[in-house]
Amino acid sequence: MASTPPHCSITATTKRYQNHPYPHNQLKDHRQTHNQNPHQRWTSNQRVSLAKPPLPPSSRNAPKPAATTTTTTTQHPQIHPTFPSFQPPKSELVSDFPGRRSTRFVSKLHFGRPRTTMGTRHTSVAQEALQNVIEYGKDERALENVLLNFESRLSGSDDYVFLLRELGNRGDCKKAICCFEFAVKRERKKNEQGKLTSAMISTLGRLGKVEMAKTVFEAALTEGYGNTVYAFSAIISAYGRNGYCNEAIKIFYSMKDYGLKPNLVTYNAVIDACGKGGVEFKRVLEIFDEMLRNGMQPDRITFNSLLAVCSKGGLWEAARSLSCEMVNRGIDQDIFTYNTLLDAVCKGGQLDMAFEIMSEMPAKNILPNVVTYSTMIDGYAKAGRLDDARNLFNEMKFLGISLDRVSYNTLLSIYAKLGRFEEAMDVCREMENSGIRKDVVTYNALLGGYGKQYKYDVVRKVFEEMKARHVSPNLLTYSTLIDVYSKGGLYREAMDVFREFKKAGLKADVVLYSALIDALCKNGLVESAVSLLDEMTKEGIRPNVVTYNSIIDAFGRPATTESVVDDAGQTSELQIESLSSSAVEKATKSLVADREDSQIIKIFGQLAAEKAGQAKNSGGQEMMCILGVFHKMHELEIKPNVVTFSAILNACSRCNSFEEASMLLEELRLFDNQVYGVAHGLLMGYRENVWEEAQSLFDEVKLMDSSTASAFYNALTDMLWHFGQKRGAQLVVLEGKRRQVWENVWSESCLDLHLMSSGAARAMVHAWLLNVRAIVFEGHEVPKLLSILTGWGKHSKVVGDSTLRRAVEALLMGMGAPFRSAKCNLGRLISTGSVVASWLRESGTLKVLVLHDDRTHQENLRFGQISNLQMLQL
DNA sequence: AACACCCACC
Repeated sequence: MASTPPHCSITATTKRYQNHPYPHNQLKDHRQTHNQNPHQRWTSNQRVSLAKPPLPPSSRNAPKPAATTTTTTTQHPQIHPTFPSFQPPKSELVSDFPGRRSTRFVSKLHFGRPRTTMGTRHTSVAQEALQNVIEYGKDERALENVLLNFESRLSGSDDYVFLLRELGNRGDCKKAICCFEFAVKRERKKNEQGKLTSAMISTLGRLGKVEMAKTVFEAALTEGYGNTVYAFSAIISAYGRNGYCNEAIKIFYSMKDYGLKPNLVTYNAVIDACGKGGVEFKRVLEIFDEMLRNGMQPDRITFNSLLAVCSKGGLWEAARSLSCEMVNRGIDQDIFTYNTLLDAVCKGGQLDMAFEIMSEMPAKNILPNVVTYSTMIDGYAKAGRLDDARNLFNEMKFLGISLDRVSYNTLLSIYAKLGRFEEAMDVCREMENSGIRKDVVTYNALLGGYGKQYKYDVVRKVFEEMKARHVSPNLLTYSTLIDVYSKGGLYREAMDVFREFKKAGLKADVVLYSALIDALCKNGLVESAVSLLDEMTKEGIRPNVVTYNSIIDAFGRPATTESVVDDAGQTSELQIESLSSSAVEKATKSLVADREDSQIIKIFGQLAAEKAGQAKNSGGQEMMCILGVFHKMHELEIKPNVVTFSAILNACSRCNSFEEASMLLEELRLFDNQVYGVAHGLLMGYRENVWEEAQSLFDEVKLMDSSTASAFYNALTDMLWHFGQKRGAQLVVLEGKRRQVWENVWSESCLDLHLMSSGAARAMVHAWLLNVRAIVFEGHEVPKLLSILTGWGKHSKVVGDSTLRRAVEALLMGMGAPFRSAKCNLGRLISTGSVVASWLRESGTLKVLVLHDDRTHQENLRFGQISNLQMLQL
């Protein structure tokens, strides 16, 4: 039952992470984490099972919405993730949200919710002073005059704290600093100066002025009033909320050198900083343990912050344990607790459980709010369950919960990712109609969405609009642009964006480098990618598993020569031609002063040159290179995940020899014995012995999101098919089909292969045709029309260019199967039932349909016979 | 003096 989570104490959680149940299994959280120590999620057999289906919304003390929106929620996985009525018609949308303001503070600035100054101990004179400062304090002189006028009537540091906080809430950093300096200069008592300092640091932290906060903090230390636990807590928090987690931790540990003992707030601040910085849960628990050892009583905020750590890493089991522990300790849970817990459970992919938890909230007297709904809607959308997302959206509207900045951005990013730009624009319009301006998140989502659909003209326009409206691009903006441009082969644009990025004074991070490395890899330039990997390491940026996965996945990939058609109908080949070698040189020279820049600019130039048709290095060198990459990965202790394993298997499929593949499989063995055991066993034909192990592996893969899971099945099958283990490949795809890895692959009349790799698709074609044959031989009716869908290759960069289609066509032709391309749809191969039936009745057909392994072992004979028999009975 | 949801890389 969901109400009885597996571990109800912190110690149990800690222990689990030390002695996890699968010592040989290294299947890791496949999702990206942006931190330096990517979290691992040990998949577990101790999941909380959901015996009863989730409650429909009507059971949550909520008025029942229109009948059509309530009944189907979350009971079954969505087979066709469509969003048919998620977006109401424009007029309806507008009437649903007639310009209501969000109930939450709309953060147009870079700080979060403003600190409320209600209930502080300021006097009414302070109120008046504030008005005057705002109105007349135009410059430093004028401001000082205003303060001088009020000086005698303001009563002590409380009033000044109020002033600088209020000015901070208005985003007026300069005036706040002036007030602070004015007050500190006149204050004699050290502890009062300390109070002012803490308030100033905290305000600056909220404003994103972390450098200034640091300056104030250090000055206060030098002047002798800064060494208070309050000032330290404030600077830890300021660092934490601005992404300087390591600095926060450093300051925290330095406290004892100043003779200070962290208090509850300090611990809470550092744990919160860890959450924001993506520190591993295990490490944060060490801090938590220390806190307990020092006799501190953790409170609601401590637990909420710990929950946030879990949410970053999708550690839903640990999050549930924490929630239990709160109950055990008698700590009240609030809406923050629930929202953070829900986020952890959603990010852990347990949407049904999240829904159940949300359903229990009203009974606990905590009503879901706009954050709860955005969390769940985002969770459902990321899991591909768009109908469930839409149901919750409707429910939220029905309950009269207004959308806020984040929930608009959530919706927008769903549509932008799906390429449904009409609807995305409707969301934008509605957002602005309700008085919420598009912010950097909105623009980043739009840029990424349009970029991924190769709509570069729109990307350019959106980027211009963003700047015209004074929304400052951030690291994500540049990262997105560089990624989409360089993946699309628009290297000059990528280079321009990179220059602008440097001009903005931002520092490249692991994601930006990984995007560049991936672009190189996608173009077959593995060795350049490796040199950029070295470069980033030298810059002090630690690569993560994603960086390595890109490179491993690129092994043996030929340089792509296909061009990208953008929405203006121009191909990127034209772009590349226009980028003459002298232009590359010029660009390189202009930035030669900065080693890092010139390296990246050179890489862009190299990409362009490579596109022009240079040969890439020989395979032997590439193998040495890739083995070096594995070596570094071990050295840096980068933990592989399931995507790494898929990448290794894909690399094997591109090896020309068994020997080469063995070297890669050896690397797989070093990473994960179980995955290796299954892949190697099936490859060598030890089928019977490995199948049980394979089942437990598949159980774990099934816990991943659908595209990660299908990628693994695709990779494993391709590798087996490539090395002649076609029967083994077929067993894997049939297992995948049984487990619904590919949604809706198979019906009597239609085989949909569009999500499959070429090996998987071919193994599946054999199985499906054997199934049709069984229908024929049992004397049942065969559908009038049979079709095999391979897709148009819309996942490929060039519309209509589908390697999958070609592979399947060649396979069918080789077997003499009577399928032809449908005239109106290149991705569909069709035939009539009667023609296929008579072909299947031919004497030679069975022989070409039944697959065999090149390598089999005696022990498999019985197993093989049984399986073949089963095949015929399908 | 401290807490939740949205945007980038395989």
